[in-house]
Amino acid sequence: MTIKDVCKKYDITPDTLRYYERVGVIPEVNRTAGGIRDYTDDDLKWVQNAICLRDAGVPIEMLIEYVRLFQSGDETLEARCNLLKEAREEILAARAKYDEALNKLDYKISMYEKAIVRGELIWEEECCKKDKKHG
Amino acid sequence: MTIKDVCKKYDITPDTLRYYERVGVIPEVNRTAGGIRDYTDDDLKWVQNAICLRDAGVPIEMLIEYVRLFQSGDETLEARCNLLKEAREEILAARAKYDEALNKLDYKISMYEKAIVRGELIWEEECCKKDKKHG
DNA sequence: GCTTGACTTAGAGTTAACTCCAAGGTGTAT
DNA sequence: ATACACCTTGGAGTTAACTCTAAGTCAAGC
Repeated sequence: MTIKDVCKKYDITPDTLRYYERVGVIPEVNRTAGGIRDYTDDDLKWVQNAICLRDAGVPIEMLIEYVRLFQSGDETLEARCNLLKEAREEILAARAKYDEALNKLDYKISMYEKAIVRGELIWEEECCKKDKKHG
Repeated sequence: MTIKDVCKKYDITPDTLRYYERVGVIPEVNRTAGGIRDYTDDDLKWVQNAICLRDAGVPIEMLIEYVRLFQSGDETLEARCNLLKEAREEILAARAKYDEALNKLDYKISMYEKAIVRGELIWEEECCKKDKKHG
């Protein structure tokens, strides 16, 4: 599979793909005799993973470290597992922040929808109220 | 409330707070006679909001636009509401990506925990399997 | 009234993660 | 064999969002 095909498949630019390979976010990709990248299924899986984790805010450095450990063999199983757990915790924490922002936005939006009917917004800053469990 | 107090309260640096004010992420903050920032409760609410939405990945530019609209008065109620809805959609989309990554990580971690007992990882790249509803 | 520490500004510097560019090689269709 | 689209590399440039620096001002304690 050529770089262009991969780009189409995963909606990513060739520059980004080459960048990922250059810095080690994915291992070196298979080449044709002429030196043109020819992605194997395994290569694609690395690409897909990289994109998925990047989309969740996992930093490049962490992905590079994972690949580095992977290439060091089975001695690094625990280190890799710990890295994955660390990434997991960070994503969970970030998601909690997202939920908080969603709560706030939902409340603000509902205030705005009432305000639009009324023609004016009262207590705008009350829209900033903290999310609290209602019960 | 001094800038230092605000920084302590929201775990943010004075540089960031001043930066937010300078570029318009929050409206201009109240000052003492000597020109020192003295945050009112309203100022704090803007700060809190800015931090909350930034933590959810809402770009600076969007927050600036919101403040700009807010300062233009009630004619911009709908525009502001639409902006909030747009932010909401973006956060929802991002959160879906986070969930996808969490699924993948959970699967990989479970594979690794088995592998650690065994002493070797079999089918590493199978850990890259797509999340699919199991039913 | 002087020291000390926190505050002010404008503007320059940093960081992560791409993104672009120039100069040249590959490969397929005519 | 030549045009053409696409590929390669190394390295420079860009962007968002801070973060730091320098030079100076403010305010509380002695």
